[in-house]
Amino acid sequence: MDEKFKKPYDPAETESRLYKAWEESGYFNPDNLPNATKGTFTIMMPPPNATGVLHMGHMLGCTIQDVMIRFRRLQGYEALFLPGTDHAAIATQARVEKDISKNEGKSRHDLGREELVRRIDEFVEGSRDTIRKQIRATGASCDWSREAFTFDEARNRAVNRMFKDMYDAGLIYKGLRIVNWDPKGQTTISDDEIVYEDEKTKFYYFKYGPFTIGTARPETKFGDKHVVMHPDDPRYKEYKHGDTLTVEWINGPIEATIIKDASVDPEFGTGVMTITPSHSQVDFEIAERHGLGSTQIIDLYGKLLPIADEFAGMKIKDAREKIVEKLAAKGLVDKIDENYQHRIATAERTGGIIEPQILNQWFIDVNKPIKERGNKSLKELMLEPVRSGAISILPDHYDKTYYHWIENLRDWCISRQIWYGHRVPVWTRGEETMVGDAPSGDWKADGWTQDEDTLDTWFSSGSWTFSTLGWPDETPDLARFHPTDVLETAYEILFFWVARMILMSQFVLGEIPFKTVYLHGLVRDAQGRKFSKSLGNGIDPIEIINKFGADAARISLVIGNTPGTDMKLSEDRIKGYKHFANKLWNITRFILENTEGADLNAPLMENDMALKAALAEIAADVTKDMEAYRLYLAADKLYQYAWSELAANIIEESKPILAGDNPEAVASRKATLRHLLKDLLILLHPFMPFVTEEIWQSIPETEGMLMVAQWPN
RNA sequence: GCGGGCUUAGCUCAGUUGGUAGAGCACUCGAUUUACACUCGAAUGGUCGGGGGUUCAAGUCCCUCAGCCCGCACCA
Repeated sequence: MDEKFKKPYDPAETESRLYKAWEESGYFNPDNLPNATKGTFTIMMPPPNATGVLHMGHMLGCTIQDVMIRFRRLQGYEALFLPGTDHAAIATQARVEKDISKNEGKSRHDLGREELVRRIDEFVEGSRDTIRKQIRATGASCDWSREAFTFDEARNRAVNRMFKDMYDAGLIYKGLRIVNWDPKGQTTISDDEIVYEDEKTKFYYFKYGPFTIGTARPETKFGDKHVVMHPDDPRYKEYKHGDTLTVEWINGPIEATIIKDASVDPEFGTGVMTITPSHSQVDFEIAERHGLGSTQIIDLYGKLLPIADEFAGMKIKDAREKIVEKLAAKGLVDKIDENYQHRIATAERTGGIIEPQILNQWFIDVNKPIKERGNKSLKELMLEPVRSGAISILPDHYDKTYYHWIENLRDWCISRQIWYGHRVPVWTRGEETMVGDAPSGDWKADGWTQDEDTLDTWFSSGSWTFSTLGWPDETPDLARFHPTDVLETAYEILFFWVARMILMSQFVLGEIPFKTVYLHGLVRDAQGRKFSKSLGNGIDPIEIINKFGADAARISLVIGNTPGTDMKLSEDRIKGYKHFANKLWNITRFILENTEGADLNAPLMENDMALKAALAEIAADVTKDMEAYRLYLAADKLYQYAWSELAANIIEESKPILAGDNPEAVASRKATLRHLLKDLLILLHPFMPFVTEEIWQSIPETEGMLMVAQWPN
């Protein structure tokens, strides 16, 4: 027996050595698996944002995925776990701009597009390196030879091709539409990048001719010349749709037109409102329905335009009260409600207050029938596979949330006015337009210009399951590994990403991107709070791994964690599983010490056969749990078996047997103990890969690596 | 407004197809030159949120009420 078993298990000494050995073995690459006969099993790692370091949520995801991958590899599948990172366009640019502003006091305009992008690339290179090291530290058995980045050459080809295919199918169009404008980030953002914040503000009632209208935003009201009410509201029966009347307004009299529209809620306020189509989604839709024009009031920096006369050039925040003062002086203020509760839309990344604007942007039409896909729309292509069960979401109640989101989906604005990211692959020269590929030759010299905008980061992430396999080329990898098996991610990302991958794969390949979506919850601190910088309650995965070992961290993230449910994590919990790793170590010490030179083929006594059968039953049960994604149950059953059965009962009862004078009983028990230990190591390997592999290597009769041993059936 | 989740031991949470209520941690008592520096044994601890129903049988299925949490939509 190796002397090392006389000391407690030391993960720090073991883990990096073993990871290196695994990596050098080539087994992370499914092409090199010697006994894989059951076909492929594929997971694409959700690429962490290249904005910094991994947090506990990433480690949770990596662990769950690696447990599945290692299980399938042991079962004899060609297991592919493909790693990568995400350029996270807007998040990364915001992060680097912030650093530059803090350290050098410069803005992106001081640097210029080229220099800013260069600085971001530099930052991203460093982040990606850190992330690679961190992923390795968790023990994730991913195939580094296939590593991908959402913003490298290969992915850029895929993005350009997707754009072209969608453009040719008439799904991508450019148009003047109302979008979410972030004045702080100076870019449009999608509906999903908005965070709503509750706010208490004033709600003003103004006299508008014979009506009283309510608003929380007086500064948008300069151009309001349409007054809208519900067609069936008896209070306003005398007014007909299209009637005009002259009303005294902020900067003098204007001609107002009556509009009847059923979207007005008669119960709200006075049941009458004026509309500002340029700066409100709902108003824009009303204006579109009735063919009304719109006038921009606020510019892209949040300042009032010349239409505001004396207020022109003022920031909306400063102008608001002054406008109210003027209206009051004219006797047009009816009343002011001081306690109006509403929500304001802010940009997730910059915190800027969203100002809806009508801008010329690129959109994806989600309702248009697609000829190449049986005249189904993107919405239908997204709904269908989940409805039919071709894709199953765990936990399954999330399918309702998914349907609800898709049913409310509007056309997706994909262009962004930031500089970091895939550039819109559209080139123009006069009336000519090229989409997808740049015009041949030196197009700049030939007078072509490329669209200035970049694409929403989720446009490229949507291709993750197939662009990582070489699409648009018809590669052997694509044929072999797509559709992938499992997509494992945080439930927060269901809409952002999972839905977009289904959209892209369904459109581009006409097939689903994955069969199972496993959604994990948030990792919270011991009191149930979210990890946050301001609270300082974060747990750094690397610190935890250094302190307790990756195995302890992994299994503590798996046991007691059901899909879709947030978990509370404390150091005490992880410490308990560090003890468990050491328990395995000592079980091994006892067994190896007491079975030296044993005949492994000795005939077994009846009670020993029963012990083998009992473990075989647990193995069958654990296999069922693993296949049904009940990882938490499988892990707990093995923990209970190892500690309460093998260590506490079987080893204790073996002591007198081994010291006894019945040679057949001794031989039988020795062979049995060795057998039980090896099977337990295989079963536990997906959860605790390091300590089990380290022990496996120390058992004389084992050959090769545990990571490619055979799962007991 | 629409939808979803949670409520089980002091704490954190499991509980698969309805079949004798579980684990870890904490606490109490005891053992220990021991495979175990990270050990073992025992004990304590539950009206499974309240009420009703289905069933031979309900933590589990149905209805209802309450508290907590989350998502989506609207907010002129």
